[in-house]
Amino acid sequence: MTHATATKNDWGQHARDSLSGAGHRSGGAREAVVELLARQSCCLSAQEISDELRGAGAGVGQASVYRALDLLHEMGLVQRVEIGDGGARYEPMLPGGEHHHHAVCETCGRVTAFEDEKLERALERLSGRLRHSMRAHDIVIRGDCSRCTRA
Amino acid sequence: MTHATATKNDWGQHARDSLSGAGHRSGGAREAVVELLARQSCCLSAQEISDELRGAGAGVGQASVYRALDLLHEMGLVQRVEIGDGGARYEPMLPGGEHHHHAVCETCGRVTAFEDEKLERALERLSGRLRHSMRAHDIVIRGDCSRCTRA
DNA sequence: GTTCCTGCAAAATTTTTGCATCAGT
DNA sequence: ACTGATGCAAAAATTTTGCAGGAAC
Repeated sequence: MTHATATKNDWGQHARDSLSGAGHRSGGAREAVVELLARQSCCLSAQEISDELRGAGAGVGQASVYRALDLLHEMGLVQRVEIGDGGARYEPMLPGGEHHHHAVCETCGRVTAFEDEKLERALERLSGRLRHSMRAHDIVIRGDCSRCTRA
Repeated sequence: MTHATATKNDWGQHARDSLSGAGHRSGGAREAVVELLARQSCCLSAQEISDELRGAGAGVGQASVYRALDLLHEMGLVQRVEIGDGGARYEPMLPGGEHHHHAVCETCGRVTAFEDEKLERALERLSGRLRHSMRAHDIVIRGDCSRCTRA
């Protein structure tokens, strides 16, 4: 079992624990959304989640997907990411605080995840001098991916 | 005349020059959008722009606002900012490259602009090692503003 | 048994498109 | 005059809400 897999499994369990701990019942739709998110490494749109669940035979309504994502977001279990295509995307927020950011290709639309230690440190330092708490932060870089730059 | 004002005026002129240089005609709606943006220091939503122009007596259609913003964005004259409320916001992109980022209060919704030299430097260094060009970047911080933290 | 969860459908938002008309070059 | 720009209205896409039935506790 790789480290990444362990972390992802942790998230699914962490999410379920948080939900039941907060007094939420375990229903089929939300369970399916958590399970799907737990298997992802990067962000998914509500539409993608809905389509995926529908394709898998689970009769999950769109409204339930949005309601599940709203609740997970309120509880700090998922991060909402807006990459500029007019729709929101969601990804698991790992309990350990480790996270990545996103580079969006303006030509092909592909989203690439990246991490940068120096960026995180700059943000932490910034957070000290800013008169604003920092519960979460998003960084989105826009440009062309390596494939489209070459073309 | 302050430095900031000079920069803002520069933007309006820069935008008009770029537009006419690219062969675009000068119509009333786009002109009004450019003029309004040139007077702003931070981001405005399409709705806010439309309402403002309508209030000022200019008979500017919503579609024209969206078309003007699309064009300005394509030409790199405005930056599209998504702060998580489901709608896009737009702000002038200054020719000098100077820019700020946004902190959004999760309690009252207010948007505060901030700048950070170290953050910019970390991004520039990152841009070198990333296999992705960086035409623009957004950073959004979410938390509570000083007013809401105190409350 | 009570209360929350869910799916469906309708509504509300935000953005895009079609088209006839007007205006800039 | 030619062609792009604009306003209006309709359409499309995305997200939220109302409600009745079902499931978890």
